[in-house]
Amino acid sequence: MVSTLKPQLGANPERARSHNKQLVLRAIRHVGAVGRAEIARASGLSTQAVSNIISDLLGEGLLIEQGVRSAGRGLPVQQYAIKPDGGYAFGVEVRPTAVFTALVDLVGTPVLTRRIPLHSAAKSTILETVKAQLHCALTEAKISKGALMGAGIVMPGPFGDTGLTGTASELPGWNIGDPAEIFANTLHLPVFVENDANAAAMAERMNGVARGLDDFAYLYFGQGLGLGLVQNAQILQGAFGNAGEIGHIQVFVDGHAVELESATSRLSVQACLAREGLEVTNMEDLISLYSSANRHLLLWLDKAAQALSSALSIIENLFDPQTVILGGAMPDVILDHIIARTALPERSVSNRPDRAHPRLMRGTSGRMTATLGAAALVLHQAFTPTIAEAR
Amino acid sequence: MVSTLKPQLGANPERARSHNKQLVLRAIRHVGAVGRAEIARASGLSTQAVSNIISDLLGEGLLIEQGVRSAGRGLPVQQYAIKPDGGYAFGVEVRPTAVFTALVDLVGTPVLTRRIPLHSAAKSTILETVKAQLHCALTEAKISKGALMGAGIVMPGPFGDTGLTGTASELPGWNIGDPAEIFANTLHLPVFVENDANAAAMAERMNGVARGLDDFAYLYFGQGLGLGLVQNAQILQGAFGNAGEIGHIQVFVDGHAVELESATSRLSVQACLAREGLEVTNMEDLISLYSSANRHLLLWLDKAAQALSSALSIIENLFDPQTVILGGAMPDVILDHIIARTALPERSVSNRPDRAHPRLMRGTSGRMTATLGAAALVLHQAFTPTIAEAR
DNA sequence: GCGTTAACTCAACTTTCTTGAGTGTTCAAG
DNA sequence: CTTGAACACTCAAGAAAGTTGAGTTAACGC
Repeated sequence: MVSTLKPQLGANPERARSHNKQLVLRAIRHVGAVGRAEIARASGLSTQAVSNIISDLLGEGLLIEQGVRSAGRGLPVQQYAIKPDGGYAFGVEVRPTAVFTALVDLVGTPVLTRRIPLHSAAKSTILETVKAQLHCALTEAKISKGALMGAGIVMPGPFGDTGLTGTASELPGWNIGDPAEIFANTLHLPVFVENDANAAAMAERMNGVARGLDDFAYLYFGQGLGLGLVQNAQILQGAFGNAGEIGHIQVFVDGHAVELESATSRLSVQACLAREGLEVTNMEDLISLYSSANRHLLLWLDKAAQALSSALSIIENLFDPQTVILGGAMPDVILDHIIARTALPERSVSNRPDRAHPRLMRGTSGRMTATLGAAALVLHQAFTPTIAEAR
Repeated sequence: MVSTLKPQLGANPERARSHNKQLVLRAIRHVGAVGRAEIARASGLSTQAVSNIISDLLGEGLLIEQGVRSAGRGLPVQQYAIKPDGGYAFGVEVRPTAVFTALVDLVGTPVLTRRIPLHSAAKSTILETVKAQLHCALTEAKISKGALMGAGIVMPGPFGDTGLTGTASELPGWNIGDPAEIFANTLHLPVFVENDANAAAMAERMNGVARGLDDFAYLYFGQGLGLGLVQNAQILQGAFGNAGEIGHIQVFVDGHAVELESATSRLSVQACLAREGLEVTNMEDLISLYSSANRHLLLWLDKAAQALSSALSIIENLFDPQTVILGGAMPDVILDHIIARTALPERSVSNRPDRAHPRLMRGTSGRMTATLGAAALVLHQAFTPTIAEAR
């Protein structure tokens, strides 16, 4: 029996150190400013070990001293915080008609964002554009390539040849080869590839309403509707990287079964309004229709909320998340309206009296959500201990 | 801001060793018999380190030498394998009317199984019964308590106070306090608590059709219908331990929306046949009805397959598993029939041409599946590297 | 036969963590 | 106001575990 062993990392002093460094960074990021003793208690390491690690991190420019706090008796705590310019992450969102890029610093603050129209969706064009934009961004922000920790790429899923291939949002030519590897070879950087929903979820976890949450679901309004799943502080990818393809499951609207995406997505609202002779091309159009209480839009919103209620029941019962977040390329007012109208299923494991978070929340909205999420993938990696990471 | 830091383990030499030991055990279990060099390559450790660890494990009685294999040139490999009597795991399944127990060895072979009727479903009765049965099993199998690695407990979910509370299968009195802690204090052993579906999934992974799979879903026919989810070699538990409550989601049968569990479960088939005046109390009744091609049973099977097809679409698109396994307390013939009749959704990320496993497979069936799964929880723990385990 | 290949061992070395003693600061009780 | 307990942190010695590189043994193939 020649069964291949899945490579998994054993622990040696070097990797242990790297693991502990990320653990310390993560702890500091989590609370903003902490002392060494507290980190030691939380990590199960000795204060001495934490002290040594912090002195390392200070040397690497990833931390700054953040004043002393006198907490009751004893010597006041020397606190530390993440140094914002200690590192940068590049985020890229690839769409058929344009490439969006963002450069964010170590705490997740965007330094620069760009939208570059594509004259062709060819693979080579995309690779060249991304590469050019990366150098452009570094030059403009006066950041050395050494300070760049990696690039996150958002691409429309599903990846590989599946039963959903043929969907509108797809890019040609990416079915063969591993996109992460292709980008890594082009950019000479660590690269992380995810779909828009997963990336948006990470963005929300880094600097949004999901901050500090380790188990949540994120419904992302893009072209269609995607589901980003964070379980145990990690993105749930599935065996082939296509988990969260929620758009094509059947839900109920007015007693009929429809594909979720056909009731709840940007394409859906555009199509619905187009049938009424209303052309909607951007978010502003939607906002103005909404503020004028357009009947057709309100009708669509009701159906979307119904569909969402079905989806919510499925998500809650299958994942038992801390909360479900709604976000993406839709105006705030629209998302808020949908959330207010979505019936929270009673027969759900999430219908518990001792909840700490609402069952449905609005996340960051707007066109850049996924792009910032792409950058967040890199930051997440930097703050996640690596030993025993199976992939 | 007083934000509590989530305890997560830092790496020190001791924990690193324990991590590496489990890594080595896992590798050996995975392929059955391996040499040191191969493990070293797979784990990223030096052969020397692996050698030292193996000599430790031999001393602890967890491994045995397993002959030499000459693999081409070079010195023949000294192979090692898990020593079956190197340790034991106790599995318990608690139901309202009876407690099932199993004692399995380190490779998962059952040494002894029992069914103990309960005269009361009171918490104290259950605890006492389990404790007595544990000692009973150890005595009978002539195994010292020191060789016992832990106990796995299967209890009907959902845990805690949820919107599904009030379901038939529940046990009274367990909503307060952590069941795992309660059992651990009673049995003085490491304890792992899961629902039936998750446990059954682990059983299948240890010694069944899911052997070697790291991402799969397991649909478990119990009283109702449960979903066990294994993602990245770990059970997906959800934020509150209630992930996989698939029984209450809405699916389509003959164009109508019904709760999945009402179309596909033991209670469902019993109720359906009872309406026709047929009383079914055990699996043998079902088998004989099936072999006589009972019209009502066949009708029910068709509806069950329809419902399952909807569920399959949801599971595949949300989790993107390697395969979906059907198993539990139903006869093989029934499961096989359902599998044969279940339409595999076309619009699914799992509908890919390059599949290595069927989309729907039959797992171990029979009443003991979940009980053996309970024991498998302990074994899984023993073979899973621990550093950075977040829970 | 003899050189090549490969698994494994031995002994010295390196990294990292831990331990325990010691220092400095703050608060509270006498 | 003094004294002692509490607490964060540092220093130096020691321990645990992995790595490295040289050496040994055995099988294969020309």
